Amino acid sequence: MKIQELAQITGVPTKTIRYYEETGVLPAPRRQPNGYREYDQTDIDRLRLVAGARHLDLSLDDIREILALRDQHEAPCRTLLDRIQRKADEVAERVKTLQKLEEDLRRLYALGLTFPTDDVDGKNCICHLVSEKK
Amino acid sequence: MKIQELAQITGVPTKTIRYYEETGVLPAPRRQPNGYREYDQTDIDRLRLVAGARHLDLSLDDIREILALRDQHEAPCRTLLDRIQRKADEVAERVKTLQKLEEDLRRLYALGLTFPTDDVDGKNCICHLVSEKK
DNA sequence: TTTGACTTTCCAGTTGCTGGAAGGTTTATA
DNA sequence: TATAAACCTTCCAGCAACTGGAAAGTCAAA
Repeated sequence: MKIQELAQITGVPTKTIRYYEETGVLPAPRRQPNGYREYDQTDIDRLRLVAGARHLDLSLDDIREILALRDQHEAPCRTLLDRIQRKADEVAERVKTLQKLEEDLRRLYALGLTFPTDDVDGKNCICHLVSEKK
Repeated sequence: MKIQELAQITGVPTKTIRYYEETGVLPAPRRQPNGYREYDQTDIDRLRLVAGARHLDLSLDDIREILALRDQHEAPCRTLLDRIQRKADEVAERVKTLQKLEEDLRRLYALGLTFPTDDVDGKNCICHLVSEKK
């Protein structure tokens, strides 16, 4: 099958498929006589794994590593589970940070509402609230 | 004062200060006879506002706009408040997405633990769980 | 005088794509 | 048969907000 069909089956844009090839996530496929890329079921499976792992926000580096294991006929399960757990921890951390950020933003907004919105140089400008002080 | 001092006062690396200048967030400062950048209190104030806004994860585009208002002696309060509110909403959205992602990751991890970690081609490999199916 | 801590500019890399140009191929239709 | 639409190819550039490093100039102290 040609690249567009692979793209439709997997939901991954052709641009991205070529990019994955270029960066070693996918192997260079066979070419048709006219130079077009030719894919098969193996490529579908591999790309699905990549897309699934990306959906879990694993990095392409992680994915390359996992695929390399698989290509050496070693089960990447342990590594994959490790990455999943690590990613979950990262995400949890990020959520905490963002929740704190949202809180800050809401608080600042509420405080800003109590200010006049037309005095630039006065102490009442919200800029003073935003300026970081160490 | 020289760039390093400004960096220490504001906590913004010299690299970043030059970058802000290059991208129009900060104006080009006066130069000492030897070509070194020369900063004063105005620059401290401005950079503090930038750093504060960045701390709230506002984009440099937003910040440029806010500073432009201030430079025209208009109070950027209204605009700034708008951006803060919008950003808060964005962050809330992002938190939701990430919480769902973490949930997925934890669930997948738990499920993966029940699998053997050594059969590559068998149906039991966690890869099957990760592969996206449409 | 030489060492070390500054400063300057410029270029490249980060992450994971995405858009577009310029050109070749294939397929469908008029 | 002409031609237009829809593919395909490669290559280059851009996104956001920096960060690192090279090469070279400046300055203060020992």
